[in-house]
Amino acid sequence: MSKKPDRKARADAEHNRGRVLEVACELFAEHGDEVQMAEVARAAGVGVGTVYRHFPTRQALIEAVAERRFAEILAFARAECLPNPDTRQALVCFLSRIGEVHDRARGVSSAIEAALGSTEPRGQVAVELLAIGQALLDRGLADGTLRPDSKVDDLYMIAGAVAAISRYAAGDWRRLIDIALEGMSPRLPARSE
Amino acid sequence: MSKKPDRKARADAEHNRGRVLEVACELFAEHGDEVQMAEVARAAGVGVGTVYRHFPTRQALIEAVAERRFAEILAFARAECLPNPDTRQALVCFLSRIGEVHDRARGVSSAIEAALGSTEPRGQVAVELLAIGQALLDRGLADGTLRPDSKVDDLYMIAGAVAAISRYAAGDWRRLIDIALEGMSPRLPARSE
DNA sequence: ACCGGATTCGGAATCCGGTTCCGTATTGAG
DNA sequence: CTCAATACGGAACCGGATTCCGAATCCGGT
Repeated sequence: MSKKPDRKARADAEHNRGRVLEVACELFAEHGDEVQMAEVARAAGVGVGTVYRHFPTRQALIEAVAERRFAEILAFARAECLPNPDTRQALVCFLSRIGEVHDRARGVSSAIEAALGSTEPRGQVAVELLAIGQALLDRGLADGTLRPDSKVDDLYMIAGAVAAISRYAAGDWRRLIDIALEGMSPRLPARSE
Repeated sequence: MSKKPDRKARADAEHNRGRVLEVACELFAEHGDEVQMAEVARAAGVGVGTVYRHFPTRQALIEAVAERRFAEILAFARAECLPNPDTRQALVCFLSRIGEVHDRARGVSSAIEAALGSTEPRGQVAVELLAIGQALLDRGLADGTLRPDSKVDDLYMIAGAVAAISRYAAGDWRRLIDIALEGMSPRLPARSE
């Protein structure tokens, strides 16, 4: 259970896996998720059997591709968002990236979306992403960018909403980000009415 | 092209169509969209061919069911939301209904969602629904419940987001409605920072 | 009430795409 | 170089949507 019996997979096998994943990323980004397993196999220059060896299921393949996108977002967040001293801008930047990634890569949307929407992410990368969300949230609470009752779940729910919306009207998610962040801001003075 | 040559469909045919749609509504509501055409046919007491006569495609059947849900929402909106003098409450009530309808009927979510998310709705009912959104929006602008730059599209985008989110975490959409409406409210005084 | 063409029905056959299976080819340690 | 282990390719299999067509049913006219 706790060992790693899968030591040293055969070298070329590993290479093939990479190639399949690579090709799948491109195809999904290009043609959405109507791409079929046989096409991926052909494009990667392997047989379907090989695709299935590395990704036991179509769904698994999609998730692997999604994991890639997460990684992109993660890298971007670290490089561009966290460093931004303006927390609001950092949040906008973070959420916008999610929308942008979806504007390309329509196909993997559902997978990414599902992962973002739930609070129980599977992959390693997703966990790190969650950590970044937490960091931004903490900053926002500390510097008053976010209202005191804000929760990470809120942030990820919004991320999920952005991802979902991007499927129907590319670009509209910018408006959603604006509204949502506005909604998470504290009312500066007390309300009068 | 512009005539209605399909006058007077045979009486029982119309009856069957209704029955199939009826049964499909229940099955989808109960078991989500993994219900298969043959099941619908069996449950309706007809052959698959008959189902396909009335709904040329699985997708078409789903959309027909979705149309039903729209109608429900429409009726509810007219009866419960519009009469509410508090515009904010009326909006909450309206959006909440969308979330609730999705909490049941998981299966048709994607269809409803797509229709809500886009600004180009197909069905008659969807158009009427859009009108209601417009009415609520106008009220909100007039009485200051909504910030002046609010647009119907915003409202429907939020509705779409509610629908989408409800697929992952039942109930969380309440929080989204709160945040979104807060975000669409005018800042009472000018911002200071 | 009865007839005949139009329309609808039922469900077997077909098509499609994901998934499985297994004989063959490749890898790499000894 | 040899052999066991591992990976490969792609034909076969399967489930589920969709199509097809002879049989059954409707309905206006007689």
